[in-house]
Amino acid sequence: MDIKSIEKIVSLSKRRGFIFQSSEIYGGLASTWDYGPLGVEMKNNIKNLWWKDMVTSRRNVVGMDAAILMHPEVWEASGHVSQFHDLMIDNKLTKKRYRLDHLLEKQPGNVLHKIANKLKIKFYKMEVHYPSIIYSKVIKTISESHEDIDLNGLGILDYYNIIKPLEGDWTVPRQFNLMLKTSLGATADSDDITYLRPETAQGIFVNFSNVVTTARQKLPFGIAQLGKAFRNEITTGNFLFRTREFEQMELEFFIYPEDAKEQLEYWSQQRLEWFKKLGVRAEKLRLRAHDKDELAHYSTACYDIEYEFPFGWSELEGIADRGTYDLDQHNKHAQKKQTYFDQVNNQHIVPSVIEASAGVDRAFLTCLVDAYHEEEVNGEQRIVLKLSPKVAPITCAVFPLVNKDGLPEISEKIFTEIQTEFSAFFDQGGSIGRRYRRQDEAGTPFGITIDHQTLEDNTVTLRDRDTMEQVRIPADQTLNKLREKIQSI
RNA sequence: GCGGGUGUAGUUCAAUGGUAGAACACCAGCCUUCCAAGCUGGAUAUGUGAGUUCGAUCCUCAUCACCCGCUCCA
Repeated sequence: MDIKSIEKIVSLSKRRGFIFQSSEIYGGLASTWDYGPLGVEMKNNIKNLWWKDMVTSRRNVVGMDAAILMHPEVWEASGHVSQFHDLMIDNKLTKKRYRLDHLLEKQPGNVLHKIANKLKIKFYKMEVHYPSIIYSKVIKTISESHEDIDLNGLGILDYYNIIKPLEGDWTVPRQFNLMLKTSLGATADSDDITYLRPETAQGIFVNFSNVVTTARQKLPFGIAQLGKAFRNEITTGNFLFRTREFEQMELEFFIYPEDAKEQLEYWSQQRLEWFKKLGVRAEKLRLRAHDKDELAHYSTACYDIEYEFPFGWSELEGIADRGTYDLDQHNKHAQKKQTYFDQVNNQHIVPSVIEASAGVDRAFLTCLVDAYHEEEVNGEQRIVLKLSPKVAPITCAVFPLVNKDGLPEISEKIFTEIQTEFSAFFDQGGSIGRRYRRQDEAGTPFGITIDHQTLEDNTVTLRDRDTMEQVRIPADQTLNKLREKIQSI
């Protein structure tokens, strides 16, 4: 795939009705996209496949669907209110942007000393970790006093890709709150501030006890949820890849803490396999363990499932060992016990959690990118989405070869029958080749064509999208054949 | 947010300081042929807002959006 391929995907998405830009007639809204008629079918297919694989087919996982709006204290407890404030600082000379905490980690002692002096941090405890103390102080100053802090002239070095570190011309550190605020109630008082959830996970954690007492599950067991989440990403982009509103598929799997390592491995493999089951090419997928310094504040170990997009290897899903962090936090903040009674050892414990958190929109984009092919057929270019029949928005298209001799009537009948079970599309317009091509672009794996031979022996042709080969089958067997084909995948 | 690029029809492109043209796609009709290629007709565009100008799609500014990079994450 060449460098322009994302643009080709965007163009195809619009042309065929997968994805439209949000509020397009008003000039669009940054990084928000709407799913069109084909897009919503495919997205639903992906979500259903996840739900089936993670919930319905497992006896130790249950589902739930929490509200997007939650009590603001949920986010105090989860750490999102304080921790989601990453400070950014730009080097105007090299045009590079850094997270301030990452940059501070790389500074030599004498520079840290100068910064500490400037911020009036005392240097008396030798064992403390100065970068984090400095970082906290900067956050405190900015958020409480709303003062800008000028870090120029202290010799802070720019380390990005530079062998000999340079001093920078730095912007003031800026704060980004990644949660979207909203206000509840018709009169917008400041007391009514709440947040659109930045992850679905907390909806699961705050319901942990409810589920334990109602679902009759024993450790280890999981709670899964699918839903929208919102983040004020600093930089959005790459089409659907990073958006402010997105949809998550999350599993929180509660375990005995000592099983964490084993369970993390298990779920990482399970989730990798799931993406393969979507039809994504295995060689474009990989499982990557996080380095220590990549880990989120709640996590002690983490794997990413990554896909090789035209813009590079990027994360589709994170499988993380969150330990007991979340339940501990809610224990503390809500002052309500978030524990599990372990009958084997006759004691209350706080279970550890393995989280598998995937982005629906990213899975969708992966399917689209992975399926996109340009081929040459008889000297003409063919664009075809080689989507798995399980995710393709239209499973089967039905065509009367010509628009007379009763062929449309027979076709309609077959179409109606297929429609009872599969997503189908009826097309009687234009040459048959043109109609096949249209469906190729939509990723429709099968096509049924009713021709003159149908009138003689009641057979129709079944066309395969990828090979373009056709076989004749009895007209009354179309539904069975489709079932067979799909089940064999 | 910073730097670079881009914005004309559904898509891909063209053109011009004097109000826009093509290809493909789309719609209707004709034709009836198994892989986008026939015939006739049709609808559709200068992202938005200011400024300069007699006149702006073109020049200037702002803004919005998209793409690439920094950064972040599902």
